[in-house]
Amino acid sequence: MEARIEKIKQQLQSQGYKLTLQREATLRVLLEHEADHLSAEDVFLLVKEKAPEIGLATVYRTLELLSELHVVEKLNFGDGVARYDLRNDNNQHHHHHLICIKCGSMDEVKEDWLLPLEEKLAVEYGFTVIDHRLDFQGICAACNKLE
Amino acid sequence: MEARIEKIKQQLQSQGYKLTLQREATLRVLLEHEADHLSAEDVFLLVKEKAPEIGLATVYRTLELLSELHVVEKLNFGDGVARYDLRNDNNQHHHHHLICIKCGSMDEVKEDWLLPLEEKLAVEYGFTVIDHRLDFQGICAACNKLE
DNA sequence: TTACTTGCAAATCATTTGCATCCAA
DNA sequence: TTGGATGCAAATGATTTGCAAGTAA
Repeated sequence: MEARIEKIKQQLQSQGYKLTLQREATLRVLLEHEADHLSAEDVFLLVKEKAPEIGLATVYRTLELLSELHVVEKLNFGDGVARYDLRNDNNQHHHHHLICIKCGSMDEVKEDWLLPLEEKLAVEYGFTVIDHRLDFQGICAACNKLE
Repeated sequence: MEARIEKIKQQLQSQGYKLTLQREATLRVLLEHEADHLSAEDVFLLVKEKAPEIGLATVYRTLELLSELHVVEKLNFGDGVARYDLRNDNNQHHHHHLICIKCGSMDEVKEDWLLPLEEKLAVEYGFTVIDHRLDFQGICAACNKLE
């Protein structure tokens, strides 16, 4: 945890940004909730527990900044709020989402199944893939059992 | 065109909805711009040319309704506006998006590359896929040439 | 006739911004 | 010391909603 924060601190400083108390508190919340897909509001409420003075605007600004630095990934599941996922150490994101339309649960496939497709795009379409996003909507294993 | 409208009319009526002038004008705009990814505002302006009395709220309500009926697909490319795509006749959508981060163009791959993955999900995860979404961000062929 | 629809304006809700003040490096 | 950062409140922009009046079936 400390190592990851240190690393991000250096990433910030190399671009002329500062690691403020608020930014560090926000990062810690993100690290502690790595499995979730928190909205800015969610992050705000959690950070408030440690740093009550923080403002919502700061959280938005921090998340936007971390997003530009590819520390977090900004996601949109179509429910009207942006959600933020911490990326792994390489700042890569190679997982896909399984969104259950019955219970609303969201699971992840932590593998990258798209490399062959990205290859195909390069060859057949001349398109260089930098990032991708793959979500599946359907019925999760638990809900399937309930039927 | 008429046939598709007739079909959608029946789909509406079978659920107790009416095909009003406004809804028909909206459908015609969507049909005429099938290749685009129009926002509600875009649709509103285009419909206004044929039916000047229409209100923006009606366009939103119509698009929402058509989305529930799976006539259109509501998309979100992360630019703060929802966009709407007409689905094909089976109400299936089997295409993927190529979004260029240089020029902002959006291309489509009109094939479904995910069937093998959906099979894998069913077997390995017990997850029944109903719908999916796949977008690639990267550099398009045209921008690649300019380099 | 009678639900379902509409247009309008007002309301919501997420996100952004201006600005005076603050603080990490 | 000083340019980037913050908190607050106000502004913005997309989308939704209440309501009286309109209309397709």
